[in-house]
Amino acid sequence: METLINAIRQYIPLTPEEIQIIERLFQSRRLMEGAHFLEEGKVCRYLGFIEKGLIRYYISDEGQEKTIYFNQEGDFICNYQSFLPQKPSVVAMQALEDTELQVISYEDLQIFYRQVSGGERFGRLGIEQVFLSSSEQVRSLYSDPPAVRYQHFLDSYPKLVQRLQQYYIASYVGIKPQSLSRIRKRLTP
Amino acid sequence: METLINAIRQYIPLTPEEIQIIERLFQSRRLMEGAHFLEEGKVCRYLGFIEKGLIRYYISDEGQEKTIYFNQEGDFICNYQSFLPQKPSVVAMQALEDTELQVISYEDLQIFYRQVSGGERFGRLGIEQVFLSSSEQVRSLYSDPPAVRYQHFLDSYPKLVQRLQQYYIASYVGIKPQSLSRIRKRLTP
DNA sequence: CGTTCAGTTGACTAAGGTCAATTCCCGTGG
DNA sequence: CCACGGGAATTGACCTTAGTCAACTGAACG
Repeated sequence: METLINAIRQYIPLTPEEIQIIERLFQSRRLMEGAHFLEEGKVCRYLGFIEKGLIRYYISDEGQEKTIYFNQEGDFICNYQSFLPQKPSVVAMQALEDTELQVISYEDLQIFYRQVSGGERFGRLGIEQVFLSSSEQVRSLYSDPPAVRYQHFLDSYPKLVQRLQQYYIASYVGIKPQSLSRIRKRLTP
Repeated sequence: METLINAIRQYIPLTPEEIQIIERLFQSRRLMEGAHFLEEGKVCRYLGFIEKGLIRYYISDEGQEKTIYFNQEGDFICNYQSFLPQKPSVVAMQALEDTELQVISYEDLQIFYRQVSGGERFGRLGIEQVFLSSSEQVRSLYSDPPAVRYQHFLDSYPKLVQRLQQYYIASYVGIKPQSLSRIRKRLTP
């Protein structure tokens, strides 16, 4: 809970009363490895904050799962495409490790926006950051060949790479595990 | 200017005084066909609203331009990756037709956020919409083969397609003009 | 040990890229 | 009104790269 408060304080100041409001609105949640934060076809009802653990976002495509994103400790997680309009999700979210979260429901988040003085501002600043990351992903998908995308991922998230199976990374890079394997061989002579 | 006010009113109510504030903060701007709203390497200093015309976003990649997005009448335009942190842009923005805009500087937007009562909320809701669109683009880049991406684009923006050269669309789809040409032949037997 | 699953490797296929020639379209000027 | 010029689009031949299918290796774990 304290890490959550600190994360919010990165964006806006909080009074002791507001901290109490936050403590009431958020609730703890735990996910076992393999459990889902959000299943395909369900509505994303919660915004989460990861205190510990690792979540992947994936889409199922003709039997194949494509992992499109990861979040870890200190990240807010949400499938906004389902959460914002409150409609069924095409993206699933699954814990790759035992994961501890603080979550807030869609309705309570609206209360947060109203009752915390910088609430709307926090919402704006937070989604701005998420959007920047998404924009970079789009740029890279257009510009960078798989080998470069893989190298970028290694460089950007060296710690995270240690915790991921290679086929998740292949999927994120946009290729099959076999292809990543061959690319890795080419990269290390 | 009225279309801008209406666009903002889609998100938040505005008092007459706030409308005056907005009229002071925004300024008209005109771009000839081919002119740039933002050049590569420059800092994006303005958020814009298109009253008339058409803008493409592109990145230059070893001499090749890759068009990654379009905006038209009624859209807000901005390269947030440059605008938010106020750092040099890798993405350029160019008018494909003579274009009329209302623009607001980064500094004046901060004033807008403070002086208009729903300002922060507008900022949040606006970027939420942009982010949804970006997320859908990511999903499609991972899941959909070029032919499907092309068909989706035709279905989603039939009017826009009329105004675009095919090689811009090819680029958006993520392939070369020659490949799009062959895909089109396959699609219409 | 044997089972299981991730990762690697090989042979082959599929699909987009490249290069180059040709056709189409459209506006301009004789 | 027609001919020409230039950029866009198409087409063909060939290349490059990832996908597919399948076999094999290797490490983890009971």
